Amino acid sequence: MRSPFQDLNKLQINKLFDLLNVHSYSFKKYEDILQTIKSENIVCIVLEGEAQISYIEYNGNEIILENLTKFSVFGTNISGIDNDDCEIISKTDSEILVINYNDLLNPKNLNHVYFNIFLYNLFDITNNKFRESNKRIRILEKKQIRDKLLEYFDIEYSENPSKALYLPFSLKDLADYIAVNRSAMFRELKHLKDDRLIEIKNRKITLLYK
Amino acid sequence: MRSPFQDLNKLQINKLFDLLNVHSYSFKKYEDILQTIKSENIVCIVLEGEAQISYIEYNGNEIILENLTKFSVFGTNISGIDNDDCEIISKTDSEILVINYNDLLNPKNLNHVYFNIFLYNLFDITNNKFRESNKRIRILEKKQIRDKLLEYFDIEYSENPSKALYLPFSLKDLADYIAVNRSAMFRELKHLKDDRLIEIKNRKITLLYK
DNA sequence: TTTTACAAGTTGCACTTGCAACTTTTTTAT
DNA sequence: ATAAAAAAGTTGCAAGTGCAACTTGTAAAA
Repeated sequence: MRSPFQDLNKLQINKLFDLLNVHSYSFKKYEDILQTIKSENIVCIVLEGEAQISYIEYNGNEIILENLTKFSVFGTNISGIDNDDCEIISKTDSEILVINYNDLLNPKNLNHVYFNIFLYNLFDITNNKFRESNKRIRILEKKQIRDKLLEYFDIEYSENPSKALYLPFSLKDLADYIAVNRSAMFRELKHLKDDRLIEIKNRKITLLYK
Repeated sequence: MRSPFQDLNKLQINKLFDLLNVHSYSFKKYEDILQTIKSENIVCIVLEGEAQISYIEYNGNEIILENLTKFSVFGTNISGIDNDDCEIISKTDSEILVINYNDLLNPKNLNHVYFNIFLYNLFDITNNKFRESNKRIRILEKKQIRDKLLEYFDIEYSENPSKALYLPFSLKDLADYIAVNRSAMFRELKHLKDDRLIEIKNRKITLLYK
């Protein structure tokens, strides 16, 4: 993933911050970021440290929406923090930059090279995030766990055409990603195994039908 | 939704087309657009006419992904046409502009005002589309139809806080949007009605619990 | 090493959902 | 105005899924 400041030098970055009337906030480990920065329509960038966007379902379940690291971009338009009951917790000491979306979309900015470079970086970043969203929707649209799994495998395969698929996360997290119950998913993985469509060993899934 | 050409005059638009090495294609009613324009990584704009992005599930179900009208923006990064089995059908005679994404992300473009304005428009358009995607994900993540419906109502309510909610589409389309079986959804709407949480009359849903 | 925590694997059961096959109502086209 | 098509409304049933409550395995902390 591109950095929002790619191809910008320190001087340009400072000019950019002036132009966009940005605010920077410091947070301690475990501090709630959103509480401080919450505002109508914002774009944020992690300048230092790490954080996590999550929310608590009415039943007490915690859903992790996104892990943020240095130069991660998030915000009301750019990620799922339009949800009222979501929170952003600083995982380490951190520094977060906040830009007002309407300040960003001020036509006067276009007179400045450094702004145009910045916008261009943001454009690529959001496009990539958007593509990830659409990928997930294609999975979530499927009505049955089996179809969700097969769709997930297909998408991974189309990005890396190998029979061997290494999960980038735990099975528990896969269940969250495809939004189904963990044991129900596991049962379905077993059925796929029984039908000789896949083999599964730790985080390596072999697609026998490819 | 913003037009990708907002704040650009005809001369600037022509210069932009030269700069980005765009190609424009004409289609007759019912013609398959994707077949012609398909390429690795593209951004497309409807210049004239209407079209529809859809795909056929393995079971024969047709899923409509998006309806395109004049100045709609779509593409591999910008919408769900990374799916191999999807098709784009021209609903009227139409004209489609195709831009190579890598041509778009050529740093040399940044020297031209008209390009920067264009990028700025695209940025806003994709952000809005991205936000819509995330909205839908929040619904699809819910495991039960009842919860999906309540999430849908909540989101609509947060955008327009009125007890009266007017569906922008048919119940059938709502079922597709929240990705559940139509009759099962209807059954659940009836349960919500029985529980006196909602009233429903044609496309008007009254949220009694708000 | 031992303890503790968390992920993986397993199962029964109740409930939810998808699906097929209808009827009825509404909308669109001739 | 009539016919045709599409959407809305209804129901029974089989299959799928969520959930709770476990056991087993594995990795991290004391």
